[in-house]
Amino acid sequence: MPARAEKLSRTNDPVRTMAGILEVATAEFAAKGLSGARIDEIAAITQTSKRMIYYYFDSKKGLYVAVLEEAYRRIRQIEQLLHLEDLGPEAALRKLVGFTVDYQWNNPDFVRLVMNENIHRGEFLAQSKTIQGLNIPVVHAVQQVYERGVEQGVFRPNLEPLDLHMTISALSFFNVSNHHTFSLIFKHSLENAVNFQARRDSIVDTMVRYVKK
Amino acid sequence: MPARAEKLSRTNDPVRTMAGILEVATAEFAAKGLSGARIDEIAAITQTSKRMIYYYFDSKKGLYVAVLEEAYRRIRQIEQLLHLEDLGPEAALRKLVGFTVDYQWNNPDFVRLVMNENIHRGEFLAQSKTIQGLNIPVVHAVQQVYERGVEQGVFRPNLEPLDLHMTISALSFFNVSNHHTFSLIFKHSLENAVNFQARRDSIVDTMVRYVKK
DNA sequence: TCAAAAATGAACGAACTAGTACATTCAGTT
DNA sequence: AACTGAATGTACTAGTTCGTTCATTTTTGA
Repeated sequence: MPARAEKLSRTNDPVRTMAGILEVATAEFAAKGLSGARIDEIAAITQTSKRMIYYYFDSKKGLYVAVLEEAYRRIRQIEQLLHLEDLGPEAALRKLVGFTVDYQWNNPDFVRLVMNENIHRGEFLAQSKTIQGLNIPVVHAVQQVYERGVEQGVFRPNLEPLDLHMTISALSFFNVSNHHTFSLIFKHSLENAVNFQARRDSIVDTMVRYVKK
Repeated sequence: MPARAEKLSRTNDPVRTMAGILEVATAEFAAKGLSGARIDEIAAITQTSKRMIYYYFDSKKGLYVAVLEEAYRRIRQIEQLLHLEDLGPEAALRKLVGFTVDYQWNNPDFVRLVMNENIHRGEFLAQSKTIQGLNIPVVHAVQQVYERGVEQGVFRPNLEPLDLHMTISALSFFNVSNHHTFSLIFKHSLENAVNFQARRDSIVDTMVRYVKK
């Protein structure tokens, strides 16, 4: 079992190093929150050292903000993939809602980061100018679908797109955010595929029934 | 203004001491989470000392569990106040939902504790046998109202009470849990009374429209 | 009335943790 | 090939934080 002499050369690769740190840090902050996360632990899991974390991100909080920004960037980016224009209003709404439910369920790290940020009263999100611009598109998508539905006479008028978005978010978010307490108390877990599908259908129906005439 | 010699006698009052600790600890854990909270800080705010915290609650986690149990006990207790029997099904549902929205909004500490517990994957709630029994009544209330509505032909059949409860919880919870990030991103705060009322109405309508025939 | 049990106070210690000082190596330029 | 700034490794420090030790006071009950 010959030990390869791997340490002979160090290859500088800042981009990779930063990305690696961010990836590990995302998992750590999502798992334990800002105060629960340990810089030393992140450093240990990463290929690189604690020194590098401070070199690139200045402080624990700096790293946390970077993680938050990256997470928002990623989620908003993927939302672009939806093409709702070629569907009728109701079908588009169903697709939009279903997608949101699925997406949040499949990205618990993002949800957990947002939870954590709210525990900190949004003080770090407030620091990041970057994030705040990213979120208009989501409501825009809802608005497009809704207005089209109103024009075609299938949705009732005078609803607020932002209010619709809030309901969709709330229902999708809760599945993840309260998953543990809820399943413990009610012995009903969404990890069971049948339960998840039923819940998903219920959420979609809830939205459709709310906007339909 | 004569200073009363209050410290002459120390009056042992374990009940009061424990209650005082719990109250301060609740605020601290709700504000900063389990790992963010500081035992020394709690001790400083309390009339008593850190020694007492360990005397009565053994450990930081022990205190945290006690706080969690007390919070659940309190919230379930107050929910009993609702008398829905003397209302028609739709009115009863409206009252139930509206009450839940209001209650969670007015008890952000409870919501934040639950958030925190979910960040810890419910591991402490899992330890507490006490809490798990407390929560059946809530779903029961929903079930009563719903079944009455079905019998009277105003609600559609074949819905799951637990599913209804989940929707009500999700919509009420989100107002508090995501308040900070949401208001920052969308510049729309529920602390504005008009906005809150609109949101409340929207949630109530959402539920009613979902169950009505 | 007195001893045992319960409740309390002050100070300390051991482990942990964010952040730093300093030395070293790499990659590109001249 | 020498130089320079960017990138990285090692070892350390200053401060924090949970939990404990030991001594003291109050209450209770026989």
